[in-house]
Amino acid sequence: MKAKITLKDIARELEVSISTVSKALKNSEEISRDTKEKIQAFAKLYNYRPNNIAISLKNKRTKNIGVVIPDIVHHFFTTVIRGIEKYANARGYNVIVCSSDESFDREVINMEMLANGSIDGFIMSLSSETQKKNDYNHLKEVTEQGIPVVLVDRITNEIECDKVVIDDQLGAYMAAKKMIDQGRKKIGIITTADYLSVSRARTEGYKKALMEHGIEVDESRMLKLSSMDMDEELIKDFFDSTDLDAVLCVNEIFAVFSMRLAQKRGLRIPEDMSFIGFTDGFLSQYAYPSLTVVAQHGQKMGEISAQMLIDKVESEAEEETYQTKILEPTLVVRDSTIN
Amino acid sequence: MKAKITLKDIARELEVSISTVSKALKNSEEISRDTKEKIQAFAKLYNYRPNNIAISLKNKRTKNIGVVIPDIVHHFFTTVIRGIEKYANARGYNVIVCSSDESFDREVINMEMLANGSIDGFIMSLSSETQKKNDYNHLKEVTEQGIPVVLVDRITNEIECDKVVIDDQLGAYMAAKKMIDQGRKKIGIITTADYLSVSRARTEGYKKALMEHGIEVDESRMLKLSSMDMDEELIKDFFDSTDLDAVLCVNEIFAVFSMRLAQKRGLRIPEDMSFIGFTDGFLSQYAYPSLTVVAQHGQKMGEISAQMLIDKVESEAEEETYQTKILEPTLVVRDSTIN
DNA sequence: TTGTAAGCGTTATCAC
DNA sequence: GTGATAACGCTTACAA
Repeated sequence: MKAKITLKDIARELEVSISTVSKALKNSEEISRDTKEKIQAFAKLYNYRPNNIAISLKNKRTKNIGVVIPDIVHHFFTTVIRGIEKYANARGYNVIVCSSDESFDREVINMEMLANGSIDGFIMSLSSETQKKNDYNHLKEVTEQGIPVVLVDRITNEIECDKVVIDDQLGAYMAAKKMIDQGRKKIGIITTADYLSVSRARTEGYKKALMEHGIEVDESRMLKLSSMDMDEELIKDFFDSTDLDAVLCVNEIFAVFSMRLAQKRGLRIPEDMSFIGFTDGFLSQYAYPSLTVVAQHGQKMGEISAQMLIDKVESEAEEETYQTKILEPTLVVRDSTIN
Repeated sequence: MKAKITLKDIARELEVSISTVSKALKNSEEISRDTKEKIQAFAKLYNYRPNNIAISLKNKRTKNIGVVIPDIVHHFFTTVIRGIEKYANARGYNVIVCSSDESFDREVINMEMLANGSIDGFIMSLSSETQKKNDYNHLKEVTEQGIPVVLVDRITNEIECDKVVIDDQLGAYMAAKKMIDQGRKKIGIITTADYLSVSRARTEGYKKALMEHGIEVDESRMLKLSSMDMDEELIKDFFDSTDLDAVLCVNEIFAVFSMRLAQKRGLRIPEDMSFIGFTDGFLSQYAYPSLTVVAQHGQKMGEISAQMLIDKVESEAEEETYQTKILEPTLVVRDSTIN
């Protein structure tokens, strides 16, 4: 086992001082050609690599960014992480991923853990519990310490920081409009509790589309599921008690699951009932029929967040200007709606 | 903006020495009750938190573990990460995730980046390119430096280290046997190139089951797709040219995709053709019909890897004993096979 | 051209 | 009971 070699080791072996070694390896003009060559050769031979931790301590920069998301096992967040990682790595940053598991406490713990020097900034998406409690003190503390934060997707107005979202309302609007344009009149929505910022926005967009097209918004056509429960009975009841010819779902799991229940009761998709979901994941792609969705461009969101964060981290300027980047969703038309 | 407070700051404010502060905050016996209380109160008031980086430098322990996987946007790996994260966090470790994107170069770069002090150990799953090249020098270097490595799922015999896998061969065997037991005689397999350790093992298991039950292994019933291409034509040709009543697929995407193609040509599933895939993800669960799969227990694998890694990291012992943990897969029976 | 020393924030050893 | 000092590995201003 050949342990990592340090500047000190090189200095000792070559009988020069540590600073000479340091400078030589940085190709400093100060050092003579001879010495530099000797030191560089030695360093190369022994595969010297500077210790990141020491550099971090010195520079007060870790080149790590902390990502706190509600759930890793979720296609959308996964694409966000991929975008973050891609961009961050290209700029020499590492990504520390922590999942809050939709829990407020875990979100707080993870942030505190990382905020003590481990990272230069945060990219995060709020846990549902946090949005429900509406308690953002952990975020406030972090920003007050001067640690930059970028909120993605699940955001809040309570915190001043950079934000990246897609226009969820527009997405739902586009989806509902699509259905209306295809002659659907009895359009339902399957959504989650209102405290989730994105579901709220999507429900708004849905309502807006109906209203603008002279369709009455009927509460009985709106089913609210508690988060990810996938309560089969509730959906069945919904289908039993409601006359629908189209359903908008706030995520792809709701959509694919409901499609199946619809099929089981003999409905043809899209002829009898058309479906649109959110999140352009594998499920939508490979469902049968394939699902028309509002694509959220998670990877793009990740890249942009990472860019905003790193720019802020590296900017000397002490300006307190924050921006909110709103991306346009895209409708990906597949077989669950008429083309 | 209230910047982070350090021991030095506290010492200055309270007019004591840094070491007194350090000891007081550790509740050392050496320090008088009075001083301790004063210091602790002050620290609490100003929300003192020790700087992780400084501690890392001192202890030569980062409490970070590096995870290098081929792809984050992949349900199986995602569950592995979740398991790692869960276990690691519980033991006070953070998880730095890097995706190699199935690329050898990115795998090498990421490992080098992390190996310079950022992490205490690695958990990794080899990229397909690495398995293809069969080049593991980057792993050798890391282990020679004394950094513990745990390989998960996509492993190699070239490296001596702890390993965690499921018994892929057994999984495929169980799946094929299930089909045989249900009277299927013409069982095909859709797999990937042989250099992927898991696909190879699964193909072996498939063959073994056939042979043990007196069914001839027919190369024409074995389709090899190049990784994740999802080449529709190839699968169609396969179905055209081969007479099959059951198909085993080495992942859920292959399975769900082929099921669709089969359905499109009028085959009933499972009556005319039954399907079994690998990976118990959302796709399998929500496909129509739902897919019978070999569950790989990714989360469990993640937890075990993390446990093995952290145990090794924290063990003083310099013993060079490595173990390979082989988990048993489980067959999750759904509607794509007869019950 | 090379070396010394201070400092990043912490802990541990040893002296007072 | 308290504090000075060295050390972790590196950078850099300042001496020599």
